Amino acid sequence: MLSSISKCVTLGVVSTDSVTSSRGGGKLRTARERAREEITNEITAVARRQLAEVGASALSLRSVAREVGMVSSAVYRYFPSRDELLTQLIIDAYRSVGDAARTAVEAAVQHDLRARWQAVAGAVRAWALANPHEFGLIFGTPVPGYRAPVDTVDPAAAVPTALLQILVDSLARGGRVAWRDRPVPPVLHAELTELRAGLSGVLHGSELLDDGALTQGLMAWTQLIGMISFELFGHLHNVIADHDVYFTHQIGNIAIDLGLAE
Amino acid sequence: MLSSISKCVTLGVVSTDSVTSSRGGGKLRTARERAREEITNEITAVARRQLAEVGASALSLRSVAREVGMVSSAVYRYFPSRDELLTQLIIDAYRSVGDAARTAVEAAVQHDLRARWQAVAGAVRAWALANPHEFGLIFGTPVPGYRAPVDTVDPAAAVPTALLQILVDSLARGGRVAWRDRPVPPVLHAELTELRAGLSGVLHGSELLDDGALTQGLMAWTQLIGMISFELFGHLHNVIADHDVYFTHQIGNIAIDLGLAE
DNA sequence: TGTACATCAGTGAACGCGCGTTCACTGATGTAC
DNA sequence: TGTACATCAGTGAACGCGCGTTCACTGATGTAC
Repeated sequence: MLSSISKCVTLGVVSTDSVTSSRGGGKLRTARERAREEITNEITAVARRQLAEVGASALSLRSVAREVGMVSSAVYRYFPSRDELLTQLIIDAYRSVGDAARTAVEAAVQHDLRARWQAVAGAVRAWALANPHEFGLIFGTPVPGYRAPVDTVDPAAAVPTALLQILVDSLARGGRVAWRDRPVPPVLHAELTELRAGLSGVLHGSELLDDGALTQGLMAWTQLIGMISFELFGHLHNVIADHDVYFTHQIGNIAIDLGLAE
Repeated sequence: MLSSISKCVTLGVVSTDSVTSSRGGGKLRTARERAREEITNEITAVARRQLAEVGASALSLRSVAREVGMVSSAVYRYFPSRDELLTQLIIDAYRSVGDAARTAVEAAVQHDLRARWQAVAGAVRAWALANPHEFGLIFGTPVPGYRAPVDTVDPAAAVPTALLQILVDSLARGGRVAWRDRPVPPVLHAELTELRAGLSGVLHGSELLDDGALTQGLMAWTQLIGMISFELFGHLHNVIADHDVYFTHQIGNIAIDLGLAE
C-alpha cells in the first residue's frame, strides 16, 4: 500500500513514463494504475493548496476530500491516514524548496561564488515568502508529533548540499573560511569526519571541507534558515522594517566570513 | 471543593499578598479580588502544564477547565477567548526564558564576557530543551494566525537585550566585532540608528554599538535561536549526534567573531 | 475471443469524539444607605 | 450595625460544528482460462 503511494509521488516524472508505457516498457500499464496516479496527484495538489491557505494544523482530510470531489472515506484508498498525507506534503515542500535553490544556482554565474551563495539564499527566502505555511511545515514547530523518518531525509538535504557545494568550490580555488584554523573538540571532529564521508557521494570534492569549513557551512545554513524564520514569524517586528535590505546585507556578511570570492 | 483546590496551587504568591492586603495598602482588597487573582493564576498554571504536554495547537480551553475543576464556560470569566489564554502563555514563555537568561548572566563572572555569552546561550538552550513546546510556541510556527501585538513585545526583548549588553560591555573595553568596518547600506543605517536610540533606555552604553556591532549582534541572536531550533526540530538528525559538544563549540566560534574577551 | 472470478475505487452511513462559545440561572460576595 | 440592591463567579445545558476512521456495499476494471 505504501509502495503505491511512493510511486505516486513522482508524478512529474511519470507523465513521461505513460508515453513510455504505451510503447510497452513503462510501469503504468493499466487504466486503473494511471487513474490511481492521477488521483493521488490531485489529492496531494489540493492538500498543498489548502495547506498554503490554512496551515498545517488546520489541514483536514475531509476538507481535502470535499474539494477533490470525493467522499472523505475514499481518500483512504490513497493515504492510510492524515499523517501520511502530511508526510507527503513535508516531502513535497522539501522538494519544492530544493528545486528553487537548484534552479537559482544554475542560473547564477558559476565562477562568481558569492553570487551563487546569494542566489541560493535569495531563492530560499523568496520561496519561503511565497509559501510561508510550507516553510512553517518543514522549519517550524513539528506538527503531528513526529516526522516521517527516512523518506524526508533525502529531499531535506538539497539546500544544505547546494550550499556546501559552493563552499567546496571556493576551497578548491584557494578560498579560506574565517573559522579555518579553529581547533575542534575530538568528539565533534569524529562526527565531522563521518559527515564528510557521507557527503562524498553527493558533493564533488567533499574532502576539501576541513572541520572549520564544515562547521561554518552548517552555521551558514542555520543562519539562512534562522533569518528567514525571524522574518516570517515576526521576531524582527519593531527592529527591522526593510527586510530585503537587511537580508541582503547579512547574507553578504556571511559570504565574506565564508571567504567566497566575487 | 473546587475552590479549595485552587487555593493550594498559587499559595506561595498569594500568602504574601494577603499580608499586604491586611495592612490596607495592597491592591488586593476584597476576598473576591484575591480569589480572582488566585484562580486566574491557577488557570494559566494548568494551561502551561498542558501546553508542555500536548503542545500549543492541541491545547484546549475545555481540557484546562476540566483539570482546574470548573465547567468550561466558567473560564470565560477569566479569559474572553482561547486566543487570549494563548497570548498569556506566549507572554509567560517569553518571561520564563528571559528570566532564565538573566539568572544565568548574573551567576556568571561579570568581567569574563565570553563566559557571560556562553552562560546566556547555554541557559536559553537548556530552557528550550526543558520546555520544548514553550520554545515552539514563541519561536516556531505562529499558532493562532496572529500574535498579540503590544503585550508580547517587552518580554520578548529580554534575551536579545541581555546579549547586546554583553556586546556593549565588550566594546566599552575596546573589544572589536569582526564586522566592525563593513559598510552598511543607507536604508539599513537609518533603521539601525533608530534601533540604537530605542535601546538607549534599556541598555547602558547603547551608543557604543556601531552598525557593525548591531548587525552582528542581531545575527548572533539569530544564530543562537536558529541552532536551538535545528536541534529541537530535528534538522541535524543524521548530521550531529552530540548536540552538547556541537552547540558549545559553535557558541565559542560566535564568541570569537563577536570579539568577546575571556 | 468469451466467460467466471478477483481486485479495487468510491459510496453513504455511522461511530465516537472534542471543540469554542452562548445563555439563562443560582447563590455567594460586596456596597450604599 | 442592618438591610436592600448590585455585582459577579460558577453551573449546566445547549448550539453548531468538524474531525479521523471504520465498514458493508456497489459497480467498474482487470485477469486467468
